[in-house]
Amino acid sequence: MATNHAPLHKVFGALSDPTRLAVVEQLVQGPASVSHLSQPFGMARPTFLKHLQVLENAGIVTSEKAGRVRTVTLSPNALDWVDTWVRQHRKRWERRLNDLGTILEKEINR
Amino acid sequence: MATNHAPLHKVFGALSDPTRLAVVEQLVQGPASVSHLSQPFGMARPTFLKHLQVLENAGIVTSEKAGRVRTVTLSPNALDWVDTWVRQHRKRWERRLNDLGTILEKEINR
DNA sequence: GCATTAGGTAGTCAAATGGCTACCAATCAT
DNA sequence: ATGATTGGTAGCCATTTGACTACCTAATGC
Repeated sequence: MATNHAPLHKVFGALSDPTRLAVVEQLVQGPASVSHLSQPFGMARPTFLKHLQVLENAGIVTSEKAGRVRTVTLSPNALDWVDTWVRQHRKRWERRLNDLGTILEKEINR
Repeated sequence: MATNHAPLHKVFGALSDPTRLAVVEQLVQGPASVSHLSQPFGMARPTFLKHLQVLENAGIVTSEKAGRVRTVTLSPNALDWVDTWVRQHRKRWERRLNDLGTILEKEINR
């Protein structure tokens, strides 16, 4: 664990584009070649390649080339970070809301 | 539940900037005025306001103005979406990795 | 009632983003 | 050996983004 993370905002940035989000969707079903991944998007290769670079750059994806085929894989702990952050903040915020609720109740029943 | 969500990529987009991320960090500790929020960032007002708009636009934050003060609040279920998405994908991917692991073991012990 | 404070508009600008075409390079199949 | 396939570069372009200054408006405090 504790792999070198891209800063969180960069990870979010990588996920902030529909194409890239869809690529991740696809990749949870297993690794795939660049051309296979790019198929569903009617998009010039270079454009698609840039999207992949963004994902890789954010640590969400890794890739390896064998022969002329590059295979792209979801990084094992790619989403852990995001998960951790989100859950922490959700939790803190919900707790706060609860506390407020309690306070209000007391106030009302006073 | 099932509030009108901004599309997920938009939510991610809103979280893809350090300033905005920091604002969310701050807001889990409770609602705050615009000026109070903006304090830590040495940033012109209009710039900061735009960041807030992005957050609001993505449904992460709401705000109300009373008198001359606008109070910004984290939306109750702001992060639920993100959480759901992330966990789902993490889970699917991890399961897949496990399955692969099992397959490899079998292969090795064959 | 006048100055201060909190928020907000309008308009400008540089850099980043997301897209394209044109072309190149390596590998695989025949 | 050569043609098709896969990936990749270089360079261009429009739009969006994140920042700024200058200015305006409406509440508040005294």
